[in-house]
Amino acid sequence: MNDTHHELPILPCMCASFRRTSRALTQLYDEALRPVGLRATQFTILQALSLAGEVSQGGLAQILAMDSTTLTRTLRIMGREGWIAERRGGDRRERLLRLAKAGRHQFNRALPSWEKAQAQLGRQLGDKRWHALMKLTNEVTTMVTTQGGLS
Amino acid sequence: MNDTHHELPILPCMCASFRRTSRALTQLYDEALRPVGLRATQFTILQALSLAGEVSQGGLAQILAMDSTTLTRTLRIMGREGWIAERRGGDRRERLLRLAKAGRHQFNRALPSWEKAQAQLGRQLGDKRWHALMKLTNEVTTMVTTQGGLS
DNA sequence: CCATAATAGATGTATATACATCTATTGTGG
DNA sequence: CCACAATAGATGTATATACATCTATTATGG
Repeated sequence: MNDTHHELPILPCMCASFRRTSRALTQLYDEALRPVGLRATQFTILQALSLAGEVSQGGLAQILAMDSTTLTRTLRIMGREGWIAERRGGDRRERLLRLAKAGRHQFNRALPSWEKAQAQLGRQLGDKRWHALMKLTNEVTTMVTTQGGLS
Repeated sequence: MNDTHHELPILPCMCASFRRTSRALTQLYDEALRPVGLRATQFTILQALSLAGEVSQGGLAQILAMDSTTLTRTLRIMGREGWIAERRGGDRRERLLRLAKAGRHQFNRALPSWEKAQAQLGRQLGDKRWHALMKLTNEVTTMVTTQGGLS
């Protein structure tokens, strides 16, 4: 047993605290999804498309509170795998994205692993804290993106 | 006013939810720290070193729940700026890190901007949610890093 | 003491992420 | 209709992040 098991220090910075938890969670979900050949971030995009149907790249970026140009390359990677289909919109600057058949298949294939990670975490947290966290994280995102950002 | 102001959809995935909030918060803090020439992530490292004193690279990684090899390059960047000092430990594989004088100066210079971001967010959230979030994020990190990971 | 296992970082590689800037397209005022 | 502003993405660049693998060092069993 390693004696250098320091207590996890509390970081006074909300941003640092969130980033740290995100890293921990990402490792948990990545590990769960690794056998399926997906990263947590990629699973998230498949799930978002599954829920949203057809959306523009900018629309997807807004859903994920992420810079839309970041998606250019992420989507290129997932496009290589044949998971994402796209077409030009009426506004021909837009790329309208949706799950391709292979993407829906990959998403369904990954669902059990994702649910296992969710359930494990849910058991440890309990319903109360789980729902509190879901609510609070969404409130913070809404606050920050509607006030700070340019909507 | 743009009519495509979709409500922020709730992401059912805890990992996705945390990552999204982290992105939003990072943008808020990055913007606050930009005039000082620091990124939120770099501020976090300065702050962690300020709080922890001298620590090994691995120790710092544990504090931040991050892979220790990730720090190799991040610290190299900050070392270039003269913010981080290091020396070999008794165990000569270890790099013992601490704030250099320029690092402490830069940290102090950044503190007001950081406090402004913290305060703005704190006002919007209110004490109750602020403290709930701090507590919950730390609990999740502890859970995930002690159970899932290899401590 | 020595062979071998374990550990701390360094390096190669891939993805995630944002911002500044550029291009193509669309909207708008005259 | 046309000049010009605004918008959607694409591209260049820099950092953040993890994992697999490698090297140097330390610990350990015999």
